[in-house]
Amino acid sequence: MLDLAILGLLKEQPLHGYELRKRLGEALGSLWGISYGSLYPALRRLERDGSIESVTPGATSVPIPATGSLDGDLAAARRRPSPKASRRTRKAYRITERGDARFEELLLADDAGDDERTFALKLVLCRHLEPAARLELLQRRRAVLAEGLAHARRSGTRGDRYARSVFEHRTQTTQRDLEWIEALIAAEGNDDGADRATNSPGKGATAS
Amino acid sequence: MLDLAILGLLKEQPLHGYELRKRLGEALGSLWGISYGSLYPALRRLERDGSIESVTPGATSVPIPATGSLDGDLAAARRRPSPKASRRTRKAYRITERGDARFEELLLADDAGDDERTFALKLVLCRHLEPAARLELLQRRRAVLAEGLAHARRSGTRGDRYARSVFEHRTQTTQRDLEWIEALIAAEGNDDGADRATNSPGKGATAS
DNA sequence: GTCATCATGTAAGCCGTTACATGATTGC
DNA sequence: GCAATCATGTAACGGCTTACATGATGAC
Repeated sequence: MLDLAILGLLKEQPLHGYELRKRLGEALGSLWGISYGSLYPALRRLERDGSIESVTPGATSVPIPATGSLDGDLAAARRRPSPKASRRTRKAYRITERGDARFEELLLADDAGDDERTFALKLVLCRHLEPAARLELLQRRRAVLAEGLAHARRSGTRGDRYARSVFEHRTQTTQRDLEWIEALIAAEGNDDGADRATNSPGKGATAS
Repeated sequence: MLDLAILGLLKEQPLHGYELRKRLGEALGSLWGISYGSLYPALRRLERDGSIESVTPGATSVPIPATGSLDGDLAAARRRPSPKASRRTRKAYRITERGDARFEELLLADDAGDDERTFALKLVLCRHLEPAARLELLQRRRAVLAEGLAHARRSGTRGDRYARSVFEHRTQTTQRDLEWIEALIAAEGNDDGADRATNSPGKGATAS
């Protein structure tokens, strides 16, 4: 999950650890707060296996944002007149081709084991996928949710008042998640899938 | 979290590990599947610190359910005419007074760090709390959700179509969670716990 | 006797955390 | 010079998982 998030952000532009963490926090909000203790080791691991490479400052054509977003849409106004670009010790990373492959692999792998957070992250990053792959991601999620809902309906509401309330609320939430995904799927099938004339996606719905 | 779940189940009746796991799976459904690899060490740890104690089979007044629920509501009909009660190697555990204290402590501790799963578990088990403590649990959860919602509204919807969709869906879900909690609080019998002397003509303050 | 199920456990590892240590840069 | 922030890292640990090892019991 960490790897996926890192690669996803680096797909847009090279960043160094500190900045990476800030963006992660912004992108995922309350859903996820990563800590340096896992971020930096993860970066070194990714570099070691060739998914990312460090770009040495000064040698880059693309400027690496120095503390705060380079666009300056709000950060610049908030803090300083000019960032003055140069901190000696920073180490920025750029994604490699191998990293691209790894990213896609992670994005499409084992949907069944995904919790809510992981799926949210995938969805945030799924713009990098081709339409067909994106559709598959959504459909597999739909299958998981539908199965969960079916299972919930199968097993009756046991327990006391509170247990039942939790159970019902969970069921309703899953129901809404499902509707949400289905709306996304519907929005997906406009004009650039492969064959959508009569619906029927080739694979996926309830295979397993 | 595991400790809390174990103690919560043992509060109802003594159980052995295998059975405990099954019930955990039933109670939390898709929300949580515990594995033996964490369950058994947890049991020994809890025994070591005196929160639970093992009851040797044959010496108990309360019968320990042997494979499947003793009530037999569905399990008995599903499998066998009579369970025949006795498996030599089973080790059942009973909660102690110290365990009761630990249970309550866990149930009321640090709400801020709670994820959805943890809170769901707490709510399922909160019938064991006194009304006042239960109310406090709910109110603290309400505060957490309200804060999350406020934070979400403060930060604008950034990102592409998918990121925005995730963000909006999250926000709506949080909103509904909040409404749910507020309904539960209302059902608890009073509204804020502070001053309600001026209204509420007919109903009693305590309703559990 | 052998198979499915019940039952208990251990070992290794994953994925993240907190707490700590270190140092550069900039504003005052 | 000094504090705040930026920036990178390490060490120890937490809580859970998977995979593996072991064995009892009852049905057939």
